[in-house]
This record gives sequence, C-alpha cells and structure tokens, in this order.
Amino acid sequence: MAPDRVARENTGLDWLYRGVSEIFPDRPDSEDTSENLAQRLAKTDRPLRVKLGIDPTGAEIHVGHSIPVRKLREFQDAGHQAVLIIGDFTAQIGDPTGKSEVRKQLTPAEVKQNAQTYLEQVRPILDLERVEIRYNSEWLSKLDLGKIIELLSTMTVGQMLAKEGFADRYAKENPIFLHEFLYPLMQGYDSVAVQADVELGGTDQKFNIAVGRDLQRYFGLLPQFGLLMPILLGTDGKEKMSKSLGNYVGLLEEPLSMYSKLEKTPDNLLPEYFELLTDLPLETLPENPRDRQKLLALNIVSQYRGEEAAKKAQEAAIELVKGAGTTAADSVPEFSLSEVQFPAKLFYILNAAGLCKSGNDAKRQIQGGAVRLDGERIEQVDLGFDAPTELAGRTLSVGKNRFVRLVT
RNA sequence: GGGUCGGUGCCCGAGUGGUUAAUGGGGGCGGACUGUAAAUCCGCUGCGUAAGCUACGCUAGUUCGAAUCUAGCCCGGCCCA
Repeated sequence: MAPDRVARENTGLDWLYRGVSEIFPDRPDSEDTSENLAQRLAKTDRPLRVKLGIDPTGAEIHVGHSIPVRKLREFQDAGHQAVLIIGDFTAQIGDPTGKSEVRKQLTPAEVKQNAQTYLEQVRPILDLERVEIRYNSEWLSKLDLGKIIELLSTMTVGQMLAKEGFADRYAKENPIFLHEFLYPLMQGYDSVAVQADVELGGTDQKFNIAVGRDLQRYFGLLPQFGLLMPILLGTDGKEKMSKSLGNYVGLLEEPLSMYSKLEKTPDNLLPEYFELLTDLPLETLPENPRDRQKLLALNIVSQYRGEEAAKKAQEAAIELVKGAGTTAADSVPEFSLSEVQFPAKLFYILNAAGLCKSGNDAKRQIQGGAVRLDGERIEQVDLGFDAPTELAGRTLSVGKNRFVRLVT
C-alpha cells in the first residue's frame, strides 16, 4: 500500500530521498548531471532553481499540501533557490480537472489575498525570506495565439490522452474540454519562464512536469528534474486528503482539533504520515500504535503551533475523552450564548454553535445519543433552557470530536 | 449542423400520474464494542427553535393531483457530417 520509494544509502542525501516516490530522469549510476540529480547537486556551481507551483484558489490548505513545501524547505536548507509559482493565471481560467464543475473566476484581488493566506500558512515550514515568488500571469497573459498554437503543436492528442485522468474520462465517455489540454502546457511553460532545474509535485503531477521538460528542451533550455512525492491519504485512510471529502487536517486549525484528528490516524497510515509530515527518525518510533499516534499528533501540532500549544492540546484531548473537560477548558473553542435568543431549545443551540449541520440534524444527534452536556448524555430531544445562566461555563459536545464551551 | 440516448437527493442508481422527502447501494454522522483504531452490529442521513417551506436540469403547460404526461430551452454522451 505504501508507495514505492526511491531508496539510496550513504549518499549524504538522505534528506533528498526521504518521502520521495520518484525522481526523473533517474540514472543512479550515471555521472551525467542531466540525468542524475545527485550528481547535479554535487557538481553544480550555482544554487539550483527549485520550482513549486501552487493554486491560489482555496483559502485553507492542509498537511497534504505541506509535503512538497517541506521538501522545498529542505532544498533551501541545502542552499538552493526556492521558486514559488502562484498560478494566478491558471486560477482565473479555472481548472475543470475531474468534475466538470466550473470554478468561479477569481479577481486579481482575490488571487492576491489567497496567495497571501497561503504564504501565511506555509510560514512555519518555509523560509519566506529566501523564496522567489512569481505569478504566472506575468508570462502566460502575454502569450498570443501564435505562441499558443506553437505550444500546442509540440504535443499530439495521443500524448495528451495518455495522461491519467484524461484517459479515464475519455474511456468513461465523460466530457473533456479542449482548454484542459492547455493546462499541462501552461504549467510546463512556467518551467521555461523561470528556468527551473527541479520541479516538485505530487505523483499526479508527473505528466505536467514531464511536459515542462519537453518544453524546456523545445526552447533550448536544460530540462528540469521532476521530484514526485506521494499523494497523502486522508484521515479516513481511504481517499486522498481533501477538504471537500472532510478527511483533512488543516494548517490553520485549532491545536486541539488538529491534535484530535491526528491522534486517530489509522494504523496503516502511520508510517506514511511520519515519513512525509515529520522529520522524526523512522527507526526509533514507539512500538505501541497508540503511542505512535500520540507522538505523531504532538509532533505535527508542534510544527505549526509550537510545542507548548501542542502539549496543551494533548492534555485537553485526554480530559475531554474522560468526560467534561475542566482543566482543559481553555483549549476548547468557545461559543457565546449571546448569539442565542432565550428561551432556546438545545438543538437550536447545537446548530448555532456550529456543532451540527442544522437544527434538524441536531435533533437527530440527540436522538442518537450523541449529545452530552458536561459529559452527561442528553436524552430529551426537546430540552430547552430559559436563560443563558443555566448553560454558562458548561461544555457541550457532539460525538467524540466536537466540543464547545458555552460562555455568556 | 443532423440522428439518438440521457440529466433524480453528497455520489451511484431505482422509480414512470396519486398514502410517502422519493426503493437500494456507497459515503457521511452517531451509538455499542475497542486502542479515541480496524473489523463487526445497530440507528440516523432535506430546511425551518414553530406554523410551515423547498426538492427529481430550467421554464411554461395538461391534470383534483406530476419526478413521472406535453412544449420550448439549457447541458452532456454516442453515431453521422
């Protein structure tokens, strides 16, 4: 189940190979710096330009997104030049990959904002002082039809259809829009524009990165290396991590929320998570799966929120499972009862506090025995309260993961 | 452009005039169990603090009554050009 890894020993480049699925081209025995990345790193007389492209579409990113960023940081630490491409041009057109869901077009202001949010989130990982940040509209918006046709003429339909995804969709008789063919070319052209030596990405980026190589060669440049990392599976252990599937751990989440998700990481995912999301040595992990989960959670939360906050989150998580968290109270998100008009039904409050999707959902949760007040199960669906004072200071929970402390 | 098939709830997919938010599966949520896991079993799975309101691509119509019939439109697949 674990993806294949590039394994090298005693090269002094352990950092390079950790958590990497594939490097291409890859001729381990070759002395040629154009087909052996280790050779290139050893012999280069200048910092390599290492490219990572991001989509400034969504606001919040998750630990899966952090993987190539972590790798980028490692290159920085080795003295190379990180080049972060903000795909503002691409984002404005909207990539319909996968579902034919039309993405809303983003205004330049939104792109700017999203990019800023993105940078804030990766700040704990990346040395932002030493990153070259480029917006791809800088060159893509200047392409005229002649140039675009030239780009298109470098590839055949057959080559395009070889791309995973396209092939599937074509086979399933799903629609494929013509402009989608432009995406790999645009991303590849980014590599031309910034003269990338290495491009980082998930394994799903192989095709696009390879197109970048082809284009670089076409334009007389030295082709880049591709360095692919596994796509992280989500906390459900089945699907790839994504916000829409809800199986993600966001970088902006509360420490407690991050911690509780991560400490439940499925056993089969633990090695993967350790390798890709932490720097911990993999040989010395605790035997007990439970301890491994805790260590993982603690380590990752520390990376983004600091060690102290992580420890607090751990304590809070333990408290909350036992029952009503009291000493852990300050780690639990608060909900102000002033937002509720009394008298109020409990299911209404559950919804208002964001613990349930809707009032009706809240009723169902109560019926299902999921709702607790200070650790005590609520049986009465219609339970109501006359004044906020009856609830202030108490902890309301739904299931094992959703907690809120009620305040006035 | 022509022909043809199709568009159902988060997803897939039944349903083809009439108790019904709409069979079933997946997913999700919750409960029991457990290692706060996996597996298993069970429950829930439109919105509204209420009266009630919205749902089967969109719009208009036929009907006491439509997701189911009619017309127009939009979108997609396939075949032909």
